[in-house]
Amino acid sequence: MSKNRTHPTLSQVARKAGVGTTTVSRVINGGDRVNPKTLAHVRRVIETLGYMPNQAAQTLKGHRTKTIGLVVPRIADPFFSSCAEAIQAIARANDSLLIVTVTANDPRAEIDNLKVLVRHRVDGLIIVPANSQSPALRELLERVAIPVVAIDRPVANSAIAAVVADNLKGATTATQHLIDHAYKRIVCLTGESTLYTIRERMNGYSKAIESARLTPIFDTSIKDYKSAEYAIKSLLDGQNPPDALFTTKNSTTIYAFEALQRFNIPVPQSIALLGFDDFELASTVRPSISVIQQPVEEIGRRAAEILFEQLFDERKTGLPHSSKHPQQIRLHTRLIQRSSCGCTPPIS
Amino acid sequence: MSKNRTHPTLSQVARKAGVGTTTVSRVINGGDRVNPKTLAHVRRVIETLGYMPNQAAQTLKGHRTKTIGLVVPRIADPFFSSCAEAIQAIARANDSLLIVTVTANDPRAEIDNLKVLVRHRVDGLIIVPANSQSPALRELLERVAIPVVAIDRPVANSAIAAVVADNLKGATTATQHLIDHAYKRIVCLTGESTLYTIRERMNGYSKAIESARLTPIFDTSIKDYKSAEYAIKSLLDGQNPPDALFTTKNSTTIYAFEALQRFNIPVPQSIALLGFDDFELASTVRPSISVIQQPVEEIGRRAAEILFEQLFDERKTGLPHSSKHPQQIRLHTRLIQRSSCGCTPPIS
DNA sequence: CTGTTAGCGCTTTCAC
DNA sequence: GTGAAAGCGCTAACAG
Repeated sequence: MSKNRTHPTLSQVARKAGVGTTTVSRVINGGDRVNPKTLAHVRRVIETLGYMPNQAAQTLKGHRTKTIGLVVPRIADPFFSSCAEAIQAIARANDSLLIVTVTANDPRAEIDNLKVLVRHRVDGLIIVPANSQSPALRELLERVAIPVVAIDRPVANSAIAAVVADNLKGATTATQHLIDHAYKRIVCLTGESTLYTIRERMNGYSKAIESARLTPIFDTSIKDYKSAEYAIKSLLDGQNPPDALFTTKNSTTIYAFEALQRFNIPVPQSIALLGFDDFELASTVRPSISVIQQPVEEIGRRAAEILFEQLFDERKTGLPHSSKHPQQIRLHTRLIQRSSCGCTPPIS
Repeated sequence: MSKNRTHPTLSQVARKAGVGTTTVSRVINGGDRVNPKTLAHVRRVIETLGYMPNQAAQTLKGHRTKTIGLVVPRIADPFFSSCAEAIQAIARANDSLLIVTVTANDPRAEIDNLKVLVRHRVDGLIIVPANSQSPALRELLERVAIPVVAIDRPVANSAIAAVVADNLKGATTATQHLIDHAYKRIVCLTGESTLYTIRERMNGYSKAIESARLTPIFDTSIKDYKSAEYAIKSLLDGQNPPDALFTTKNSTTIYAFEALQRFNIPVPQSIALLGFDDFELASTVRPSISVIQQPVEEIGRRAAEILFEQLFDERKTGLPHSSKHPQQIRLHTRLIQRSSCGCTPPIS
């Protein structure tokens, strides 16, 4: 069995190569100021020993772990996993590893995770705040000597950079689009109305509705298929049933679609549907579903880029980084016109 | 600005508390064998200083980083992100962090990532081998003193534990189900036929087809929607068009479904469809799509459990862990009968 | 119960 | 070009 119980160390390499530890250190750090012959020799020894520098030891001296932490509500959510993938790519390009932790939107879990990440001395943090308002979060983040950037939701009352989608404008566009289709009774369907993103989207809806002098109608009871079915049935059975639905998130859109399908309500003929956030089969179902698309990867990418910029500045100046970015970056959303809003005649 | 440039250290705590470093060390490690009064006092100092132990330093002594590495082809793939989430949960329960890296199925990237993870001295590794056969991978893994478990695909010719779905049996079940429906010309549609999982599924298909004395028909050209459309058109236009399609992976299933929909071919009346691997809207589209479902979370969970068991054994015995698990765990798949195979009369 | 001390594996002056 | 030696922040004997 060639499985060693312990990793070879730098000084073992030095001994076996018959050189000092300094030399080996130089070799593994690029090999400058080392005699080419020595260099080659040491490299050979490193190779045969299978030596790999211990990051912990390097960290203890150099003060960088080459890791960044990502704190998200869930990994198995297309939005966050896409962000994560984009972030991971930037991290690797910056010679760093990505540590992922999940909060399930629980502020306690969030604080816990952050503390662990701080103990690990991650160089930076990208976080989807479980609760944008939490003072505990803000406090911890500001106290700790680690650059942070928030994504999807900002951290209220803080100087923490944030990269988010322009939820308000996206929702306004969506609603306006429905209005342009001449729908008059447009209902906003949603759940989790305490989340920053959802609130923004609700505001965007209100804004468009009001400036068109229509009546805003909210149903914030959607938490699963059952509740969607119930809500839609109630709406439809009521007097003045809606002629269009604006759903503020992925799952709500899908539940609504399923309920409509279940009731055999022709979409968009009897009622139109437009959702916030795109999803994989939105164009495959019939009718295909019109949505507001967020630049998911870009959110992740931009956040990571900003983070590494901060890290870089800091390393250069030794100072906490003078923010040259606007504190909050709002990325544009896009209206994807498919059939459910009435744009394209439903196929098949 | 309360943002300190540097984290407080244990000895700073000791000094400020007027005690020795040992005492502080004991306090942060549970506080055994320390006077309750001292304990409380030190804790207070820790609190006011916002002290958090430096993991790197602890690692350098204790020899554990409390991190595990996950190496996957992609994060933004429902299968892997679900695995990742399950793994992350187990990791956190074991006081460990999850580092995620992605290979895009590129063996070079895989080796690179592994090397970085080894430098970081992750305690253990969970990996989806880019190439099950790669000797370089096997070598590196066996040489390094780190417990590993493979998921989704095994590492050929090695003692490395693997947790996979029973692809062969799943595909056999799927195909047999189609056969039971009395379909006679069942085509197996696929792409990436070099991947372990795909090959197994193809084998499972062959097995069922052959034992029913039917003719196996493969089309391994599916790489995107276009190729699926082309393949299906060719098949349909040929003499003896198929009456059922078995697709070996998610994306293929979807492409096939879309092509069929595009051509207005009634499913399952004209041709049945059964896919390997479930996906989010499989029950929402019309007809709903029958699939073989893999126990995704369980794959991740089991792998993580096995890994931590190994780690635990190792820590206790100091030995490389005597495998008490079968080298390869094949988890059962499940046939989900929906409409596309002909089981349920298509709704609406 | 508590402090002293010697490293863990590496980087980094500072001489040679 | 190269090496000796002093730590980085922490733990773990070993004394008291």
